[in-house]
Amino acid sequence: MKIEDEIKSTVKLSITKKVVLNLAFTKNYVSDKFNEILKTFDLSGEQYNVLRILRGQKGKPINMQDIQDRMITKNSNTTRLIDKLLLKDMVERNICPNNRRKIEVNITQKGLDKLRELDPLIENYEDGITKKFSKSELEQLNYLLEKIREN
Amino acid sequence: MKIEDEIKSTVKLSITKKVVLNLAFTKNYVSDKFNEILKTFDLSGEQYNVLRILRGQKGKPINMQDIQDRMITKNSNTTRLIDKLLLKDMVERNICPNNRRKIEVNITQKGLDKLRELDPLIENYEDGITKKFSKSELEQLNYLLEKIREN
DNA sequence: AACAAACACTTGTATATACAAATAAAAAAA
DNA sequence: TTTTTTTATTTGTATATACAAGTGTTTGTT
Repeated sequence: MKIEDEIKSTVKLSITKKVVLNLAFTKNYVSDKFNEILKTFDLSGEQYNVLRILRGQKGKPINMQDIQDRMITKNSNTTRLIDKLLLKDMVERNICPNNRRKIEVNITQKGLDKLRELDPLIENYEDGITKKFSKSELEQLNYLLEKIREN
Repeated sequence: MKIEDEIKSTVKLSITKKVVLNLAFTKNYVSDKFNEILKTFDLSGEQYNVLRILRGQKGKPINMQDIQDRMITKNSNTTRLIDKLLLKDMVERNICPNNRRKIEVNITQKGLDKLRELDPLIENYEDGITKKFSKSELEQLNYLLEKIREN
């Protein structure tokens, strides 16, 4: 559906405004569907993201700042996110022995198992989104999205 | 900057995953900049959006449900958003005389003035984002973003 | 008319986002 | 060594998002 119909705009929009609105609208569309899947696993989007970051560490612990830097939403509160994951026994949190200001976070086996269960569902959803595109369209979309962030 | 560098990914990502991440990342990038501008006017992004919807009504009142339907974020709480705008005297809220369940919302002159002040700043920012693209690239981006939402 | 169902909106609660301030440890400067 | 500055994280507060439950109004059914 065209963006002007989605928001039932009463005024004609410039292509620039349409792109900006479409970006937000499509992002919400995609993450709503994601959250639907994650909800059945009792995870929020950013919790899932943190778990994936931790898994990518392959056992090497990571501190709060480095998690923050890798997150999609730059202002989310890593402390409180990790708090939630701790309550679910999906991560471990220890004070770094070399630098007691730092915290070392690790994913637990339970966390890894949850991710492994989720992997095929996420993969399947992602493929569903993008299967309507050709490889070159995907490359083009990726290129254009990255280009927006250039300055 | 490439998405894999942005999130300092330790693993190679499929083009599908890159697109999905880039979508969220770029949307956040754009709305962060937007919020920066809006903040100096003491408005949140969705508050601004609601004001624009009301302006588009050209004096014709609109009820809560219809505002909700036009918003970018479908689950935001229109009641509380309008509450905030009421406190700032930027909207009026009245019970609909024909159907007392409904609420009629209107933008005030103060709200219109605020929008008029903001217009050039927003326009300028939006143009800054998209001036690096050709017209056909913008059309293509718009097309691809809309296509994601097809099913 | 009396009751149930549907509708429009509000309120409550949990989590997330945004950002400032506080705490505590380490490093640098005096 | 003491003080100051920087670094890493936590805590506090306001707003936003997500969603369920509640309130009052209107509509439909018996």
